[in-house]
Amino acid sequence: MLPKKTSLKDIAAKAGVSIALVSYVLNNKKEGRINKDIAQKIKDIARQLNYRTNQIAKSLKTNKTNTIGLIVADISNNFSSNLARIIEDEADKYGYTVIFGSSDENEKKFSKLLDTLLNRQVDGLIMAPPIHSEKEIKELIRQQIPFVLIDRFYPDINTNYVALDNFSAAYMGTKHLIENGRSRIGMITYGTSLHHLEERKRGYAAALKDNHIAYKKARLKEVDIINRKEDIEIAIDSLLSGPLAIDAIFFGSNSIALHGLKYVNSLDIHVPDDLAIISFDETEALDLFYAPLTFIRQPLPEMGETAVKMLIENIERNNKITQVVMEGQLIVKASTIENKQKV
Amino acid sequence: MLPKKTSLKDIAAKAGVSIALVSYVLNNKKEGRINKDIAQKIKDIARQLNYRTNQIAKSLKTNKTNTIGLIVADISNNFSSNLARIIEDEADKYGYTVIFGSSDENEKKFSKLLDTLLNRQVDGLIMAPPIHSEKEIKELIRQQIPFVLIDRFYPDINTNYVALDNFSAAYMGTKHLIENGRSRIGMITYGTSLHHLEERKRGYAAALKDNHIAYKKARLKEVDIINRKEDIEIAIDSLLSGPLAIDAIFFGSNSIALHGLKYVNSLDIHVPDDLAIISFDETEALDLFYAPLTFIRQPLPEMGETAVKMLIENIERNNKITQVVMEGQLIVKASTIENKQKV
DNA sequence: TAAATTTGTTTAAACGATTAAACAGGTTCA
DNA sequence: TGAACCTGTTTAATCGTTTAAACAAATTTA
Repeated sequence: MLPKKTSLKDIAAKAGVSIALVSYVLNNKKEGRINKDIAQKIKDIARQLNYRTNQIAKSLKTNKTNTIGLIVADISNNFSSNLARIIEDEADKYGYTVIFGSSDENEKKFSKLLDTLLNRQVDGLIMAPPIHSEKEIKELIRQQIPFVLIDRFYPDINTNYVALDNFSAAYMGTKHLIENGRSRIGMITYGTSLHHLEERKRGYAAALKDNHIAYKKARLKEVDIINRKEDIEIAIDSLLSGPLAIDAIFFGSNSIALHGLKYVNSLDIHVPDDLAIISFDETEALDLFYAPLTFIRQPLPEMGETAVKMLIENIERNNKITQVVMEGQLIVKASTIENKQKV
Repeated sequence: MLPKKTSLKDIAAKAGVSIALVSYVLNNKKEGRINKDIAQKIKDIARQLNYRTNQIAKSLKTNKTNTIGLIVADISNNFSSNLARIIEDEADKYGYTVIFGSSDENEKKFSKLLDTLLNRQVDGLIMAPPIHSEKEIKELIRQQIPFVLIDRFYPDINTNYVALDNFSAAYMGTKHLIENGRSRIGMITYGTSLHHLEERKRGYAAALKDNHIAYKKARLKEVDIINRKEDIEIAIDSLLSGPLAIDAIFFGSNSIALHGLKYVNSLDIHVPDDLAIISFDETEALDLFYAPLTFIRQPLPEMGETAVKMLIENIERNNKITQVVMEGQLIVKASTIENKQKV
């Protein structure tokens, strides 16, 4: 059995004062009014007994847990864990702790996770929700639970969010390929109706159109997130074969880029001569590829910090809705520029 | 202002029964004894009012939060986030939620984090503690707070832990290099007295000795974790120059490998012909290097699962101390085998 | 038919904190 | 000198649960 933890009661008993007084002293309330000797005595005893605030009791009384719930797609993914780290640090600045969970892009898991976090009375949530979770989101709104969506959002629901301008980012990336002499451009992305991925497709298509390149459906490959490894390989094979064979490819996310590059590595293809490659999201490791990857950088630190600030503003002050769209940054490296030296 | 959440009291009032009865019904206690109609009515009302258990209140009463505190070095690091994901999933199986924090290998941060988690009354902890945290660990023991160290441990303190057999792993890696014709083998690791890293150095030195290769101090480079990028580059330059120039290198962790490889990439060196490379820890992305990396795989899933199981066993049943050391696995790829085809 | 048991429900204390309000004793003011 | 004010502290309610114990009414037992 665990030894009982010391409570205000124990300190009060030992000091011969009331519980209330102990609470006032340890919280520095009623500053001027408390007898200095007694205050010191209480503090000494608290230290001596190794007193530690019971946040659970405090939370129950104050109806505030100083906890933020974070739901990402998969904490082991580079994108999510980088974001988690930023959110952790920023939350800490305001005295909040983070509880997290991974949804695996699965609406059921997401819903269950949300339930757990709400039962734990988190003060608010930062989430990258999967598809088909509109109902849950609307329910949060109805219950006036503070939350901020990050990375993605539902265009039909009026919520807080911090997201990338995915249309522009994809447009910019595609344009970059075109400007560097590519015209047979393929794209591989996940086959989901997630709005932010739809936007990337839209940006890709728009850039082609604006540059008078016909959009060919066969060049836009959608892979299943579960079977991604195989699907990506099949997609690449298909894109590289036949009369419509591509000369450039746009990977729709860091995980797609990772599997895609591995496969390209195994083929007898040279990047960027035979094939230019550009990707979404930063992963330092993508620099290890012999032709370091050109990619669209998402401003993760700003996104994470903004999300936390917005959420805490909502929790502590008002419930104003804010929607922030940030611009991606095109980082040009060797994978899209012929003859460019390794960076 | 947030709308008040529904409590047992609200349900009781609406159903015209006592709070206790509502609690019994919703927790399926006193199964046989409760009037079925009333039970159904209570459940209906609970659903209708969107009732959700207040875990905070429950925890206060039961003195159990069903929460595990997780302290890693840096959640944004691949190693940590992979572990976090495994721990998350395993904990969930037992009905536990995870609160996490990153220590940045900093004892002060670690201590503060520990404080926060304990204030929140976590039922137990899984931690990869930084150096100089013996005092904190001993204090946890004194207070009989269940915890399991992971990845590292203090040889002088008798605690639960799950760790790699770092000596054997480093020995095995070094031996592999030697067996493949290398004799001038360098190592780059962090300059800390963390026991698990000491073990790696020891394994490296032992393998050299057992194979009659003189251990040269100049070939073991220790870099500062803060300045690692620059330090690693300097170390590599130094290892590759002069009469003692190496023909193989052992990177002591995934982050060192990442920076190291990037730098090697920028030099006019061919791997494995000019230099064989082996590393600790798996990162899928290390496969993107033109000579996919030979590495020591840590059995992360087993480590994470074991740690969770041990911890929960401690929390729910006894306080037996268990120490688990797992063997690493040598995964041979192209970076150490001359003429080996890309994998 | 009185005692014992069962059934279904309520009462009430407790978990560990916070905090408004009350209070006793001393000072100050007019 | 009595009202008003300070000072330092305590009282007591409350947050939302859980759960042992009490209880009233119905049923069974002997």
